Amino acid sequence: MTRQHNGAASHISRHSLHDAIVGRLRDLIIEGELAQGERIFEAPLCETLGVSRTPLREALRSLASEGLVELVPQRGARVRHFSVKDVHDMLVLIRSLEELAARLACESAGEHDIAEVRELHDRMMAFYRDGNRLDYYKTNQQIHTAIVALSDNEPLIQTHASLQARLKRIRFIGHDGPELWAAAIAEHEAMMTALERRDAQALTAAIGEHLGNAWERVRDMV
Amino acid sequence: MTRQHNGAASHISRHSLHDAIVGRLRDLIIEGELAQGERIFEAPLCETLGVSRTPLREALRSLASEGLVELVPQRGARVRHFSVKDVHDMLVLIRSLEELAARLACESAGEHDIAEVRELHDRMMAFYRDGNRLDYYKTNQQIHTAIVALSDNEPLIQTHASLQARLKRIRFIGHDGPELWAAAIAEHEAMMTALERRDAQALTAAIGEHLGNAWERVRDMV
DNA sequence: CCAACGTATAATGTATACATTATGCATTCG
DNA sequence: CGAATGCATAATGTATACATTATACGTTGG
Repeated sequence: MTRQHNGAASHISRHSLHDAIVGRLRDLIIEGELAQGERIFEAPLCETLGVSRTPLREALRSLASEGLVELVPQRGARVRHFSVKDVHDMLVLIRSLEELAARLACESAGEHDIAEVRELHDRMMAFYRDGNRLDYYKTNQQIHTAIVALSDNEPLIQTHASLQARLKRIRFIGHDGPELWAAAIAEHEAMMTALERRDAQALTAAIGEHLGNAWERVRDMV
Repeated sequence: MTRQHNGAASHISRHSLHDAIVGRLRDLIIEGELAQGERIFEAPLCETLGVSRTPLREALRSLASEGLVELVPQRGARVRHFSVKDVHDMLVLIRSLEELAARLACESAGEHDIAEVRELHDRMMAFYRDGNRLDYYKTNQQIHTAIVALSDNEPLIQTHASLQARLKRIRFIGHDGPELWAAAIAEHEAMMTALERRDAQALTAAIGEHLGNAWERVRDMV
């Protein structure tokens, strides 16, 4: 008989246990179930996740490289604690990365790709009008990721994603007041029109301002 | 009374086997002993390094997160292969990172720190005059790392280090002709004077040009 | 002769057992 | 009574054994 997975891509993800654990732990950290600075004991977590220590430890190594976990030799793992300065520095870096991505995107992005970002933007606006905070937030993140993806620069995309992941937890907590929320919407509008005109100068400025303000939005939550 | 590990750093590195393996493998890859795209079999490597599979596998996870190793589920590890585009994209990103670092460094770096970079620069010049290629190259790298360190932005420093590590192998192969070598020296001179004048504009421009040219220097070696 | 299947082998993935190191508590000495 | 020390406990680090999956090769049927 033919193998279970034939030509048509049925299920690509031959669910790797490693990735599953990494994903699960990442969620636990982002949702705050594992608090900042909290010690991570292997044995109880193994019990909870139903896996043995070996794959769990490998997952912790991965998360440590991602910067979400701190691994001290002979002293185990901790959920990494981010200081106010850490968050600020990450935002400064992300801003620079997205500005670079903006320049590259205006050069290399195809019409179709830009249209997809527009679609995300419109969807986000709909969530905004409906007052759907969670989906608004998620789509917002997706837009930033999508613009970076337009740069067609894999190392840049990876680096950005890693930093974005570290900040997710902070942003998850941050419940911006409605006034800041509205400002962010306006900034996104500016980004969108600049992108569609492929105006690198304007797009870079818009993203720069947007992420500069992002610091104001989250600085009090850290 | 006073803790055993007081201000003076006695012996920080309680030599972690993990870090030792990671370092060793990194060297093997950089020096080309493990070729690009080459399959990494765990068992023989364990024999060679004299360790068991467990810590070796954890080390491979770390290197995978660093981007030096490619890990495919159920199909093992490979030394990651970098295409011409990959190298180009990494240089574009590194350039942007160092430009950012340059701006931050001009704001926050102390006189003493800048003096240390000057010292590195002078030492590099000495190696250049002596025709000591290897130490010249190493010191060159150290200068770039040192300037980024002046930014006082930990995420930036980490990101830069990771990318720098991935490129080390390429640069290790690249034996620039003397004419390009001389040009690099001149560019470094410009960087140094700009840094000492804390002229962010000039430093950014110098670094940008330097890394733009870096692409020309390595593009044929990939 | 070619193609497809099945089996043997070897590699990776996971679990468990063992070794080493850190940590907390009780005890004892100053 | 306080501080230091030693032991018990528990955690991490490492090795090994077992399970699963991929791969290569020989075989067989068309």
